[in-house]
Amino acid sequence: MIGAMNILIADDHALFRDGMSLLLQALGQVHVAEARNRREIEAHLKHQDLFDLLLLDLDMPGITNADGVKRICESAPQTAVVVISGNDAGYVVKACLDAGAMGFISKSSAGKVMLAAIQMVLAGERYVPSIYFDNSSEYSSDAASTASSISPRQQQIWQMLIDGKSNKEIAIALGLTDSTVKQHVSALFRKLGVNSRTQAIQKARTNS
Amino acid sequence: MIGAMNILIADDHALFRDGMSLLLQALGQVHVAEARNRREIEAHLKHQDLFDLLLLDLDMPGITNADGVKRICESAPQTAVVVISGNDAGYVVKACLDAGAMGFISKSSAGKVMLAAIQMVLAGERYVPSIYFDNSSEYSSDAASTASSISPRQQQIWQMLIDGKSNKEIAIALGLTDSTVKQHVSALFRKLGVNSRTQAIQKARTNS
DNA sequence: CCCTATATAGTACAAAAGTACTAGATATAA
DNA sequence: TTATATCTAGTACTTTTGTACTATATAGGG
Repeated sequence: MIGAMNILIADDHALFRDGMSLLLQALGQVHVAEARNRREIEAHLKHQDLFDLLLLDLDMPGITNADGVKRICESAPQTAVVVISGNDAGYVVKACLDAGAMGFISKSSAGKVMLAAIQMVLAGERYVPSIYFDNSSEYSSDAASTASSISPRQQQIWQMLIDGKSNKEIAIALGLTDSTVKQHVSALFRKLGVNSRTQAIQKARTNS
Repeated sequence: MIGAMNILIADDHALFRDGMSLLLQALGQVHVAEARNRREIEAHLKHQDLFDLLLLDLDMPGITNADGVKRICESAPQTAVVVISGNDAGYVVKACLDAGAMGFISKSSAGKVMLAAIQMVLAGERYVPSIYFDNSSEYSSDAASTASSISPRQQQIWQMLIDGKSNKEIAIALGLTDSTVKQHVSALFRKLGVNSRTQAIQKARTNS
C-alpha cells in the first residue's frame, strides 16, 4: 500500500470511535477521520474524497438499516464499506452485503477478529462473518430455501414493521394488497413465535 | 483509596469494553473485570464480591431497561453502579437513577467526560449528566410537572409498549382498566406525535 | 410426479387498538 | 380561587390487526 491509508470511522459513540481508532494503529500508516452521523459522513465523502475504507455503524443518526448503507455505498463507489453492527442476525448481514457492503463486523467480536476482517477487506476480499454460514443455506442463497427460515419477503416486511409502518403503508410501498401483507405478517409471526407486531419488533431488538 | 480499585465493566461489545478498560488506566491502580451479559455480572458479584464500581451498559443481554438496573443495584448494594447508555433521553436517565444508579453516562460522551463522571462517583458523589438539567423541571422532580413532557405514568407505559406488551397486559400488570391504559397510550401518542405503538417504539429507538 | 414453500389475493370474523368524548379526584402553578 | 395536568374509568365508535380459511401460480427437492 502506497502512502498512508485513509479510513473513515462512522459511529455516534465516542468511546467506540476511540477504541476502533486505537485498533487501527496496528495497521501501521493510517489516517483516521471520524463522523458521528450521516451528515458528517457525506460531508467527508464530498470534501475529502477517496477513503480506502469506511467503517459504518448500523445504529447511528441517519443510518439505521440496509437502506442507509445502500445510499452510502452508492455515493462512494470507490470506498470499501464495512458495516459494524450490534445485531448480527443473518437477515441483517445479508441485507447489508446486498446493499453493497464489502464486509460485516459484529460489535460483539473480539478486536483481533475485527482487525483481521478489516485487513481482509483492505486486501480486496469480501469479509463475511462465520455466523452467517452457521445457518448455511438459509441466507446464503438468493433463492428461496426449503428450511423453516424467514423468507426474503418476510424479512423485508419485518424491517418495515420495525420502522413503524402499518399494513396499509407496507401494501402501498410494495404494490401489494392489504390481504397479502397480512398473510406475510402472520407467517412471520408464526415463525418468530409471537402474535403482535410489537413483539416482532422486540424479537429483532433483543435476541436475533 | 487503599490498594487497587475493583471495577466491573458490563457490556456485550468487546471494543467498548476495551476502550473503557483503556480509559480506566488513567485512574491508576485499577483491577478491571468484564461481563458480557446479566449472567456473567451476577456470577462476578457472587463469587468475586466487593466491586467498587460497576459500569453497566443499558442495552445488553438481560439488561434492557431500568428494571434490570434495579435488580443489579439491589443485589450489589455495596457497589456503585454507573449506567452507560446510548439513549440519554431524560426519562431513561430518571428511571435509572430512580432504580438506584449512582451515575448515568451517555455513550455519545467524550472519554474525558466519562472519566470525570467515573471519578466523581468513585468519590462518593452522584453524577447526573447536564442534558438531564436542560429540560429542567420536567424530570428533576418526582412530582408531576406542568410542562408538556411525558409523565411518569406515560413513561412507564411507554417502556411496556417497547417490551411488546398489549393494552390488556399493561392493565393487568398495573392494576388498571383497559380504558385507563388506552387513555395513557393515547396521551403518550399525542405527545410523541405518532398514532401507533410501533411508531412510539421507533421514537424510543431513534431520536429520543 | 408429488410434496412443500413462497407469493399472491380473496373472504370472513374476532380481537385489539385507537379516537373522542365525559367525568371525578388530586395536585400544582399562577 | 382558577386554571391546568394527571390519573383514573367509563361509553361509543371506527379502524387496524390478527387469524383462519380457500385458491392459484411458481419453483425446488426427492
